[in-house]
Amino acid sequence: MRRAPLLRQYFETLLAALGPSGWWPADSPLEVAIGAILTQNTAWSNVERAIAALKDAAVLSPEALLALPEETLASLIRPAGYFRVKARRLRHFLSFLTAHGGTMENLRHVPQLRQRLLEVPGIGPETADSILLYALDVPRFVVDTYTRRIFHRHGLVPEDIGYDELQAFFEDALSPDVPLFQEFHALIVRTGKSWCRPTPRCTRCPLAPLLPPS
DNA sequence: AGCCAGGACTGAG
DNA sequence: CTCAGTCATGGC
Repeated sequence: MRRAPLLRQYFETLLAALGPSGWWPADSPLEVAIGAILTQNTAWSNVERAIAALKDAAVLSPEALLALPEETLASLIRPAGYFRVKARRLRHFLSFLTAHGGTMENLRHVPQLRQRLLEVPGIGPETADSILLYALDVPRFVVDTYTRRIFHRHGLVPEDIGYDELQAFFEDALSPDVPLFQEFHALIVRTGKSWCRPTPRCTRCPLAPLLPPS
């Protein structure tokens, strides 16, 4: 089954309906990585407050963040929720970053970077791929709850499909294309937020015309 | 008042 | 290995 044309139809439909997303919403690659950790199972509006607090405290650099006591860092990111675990996860990532040159740019030269990121405590597949795609322009397709929910409701994947399998569903069909991957995931999340909630309200979803007959 | 959010990890069986 | 429990704030 050739799913490339189908997936491109989903992409074009969403892009036409919603317009370009301009993702990831961040001012720097480091901010992308921080946001990727902070947004784990958390509304982005809460992440914005946390990042704003880091900016107000003028600690939005690897050195400054690592210099903070973990407890202080936790209090700064408090609005993002799970602030104690996330403070630890940020420190784990920042230690990793420091060990590999101290800048996001230097991460590009790390061999097997995805596997190395997955070894960092608190960085799972979605967080790793978000960093790769949006901070480092590596063409990995980011999948999340919305991706699974939307494409399951359209009958294209099983509800319990695993991360790697769902990612392969997209990467096997689409040739590696950073701008496409970036925009596609962004559109999926925006669609999920508005229409593909746990209790569906699909009437005005732009993807409704593509739904299979139920 | 609940339910939910752009996950990841842990312990139990 | 699967799976319920844990982490936590803020918006609706």
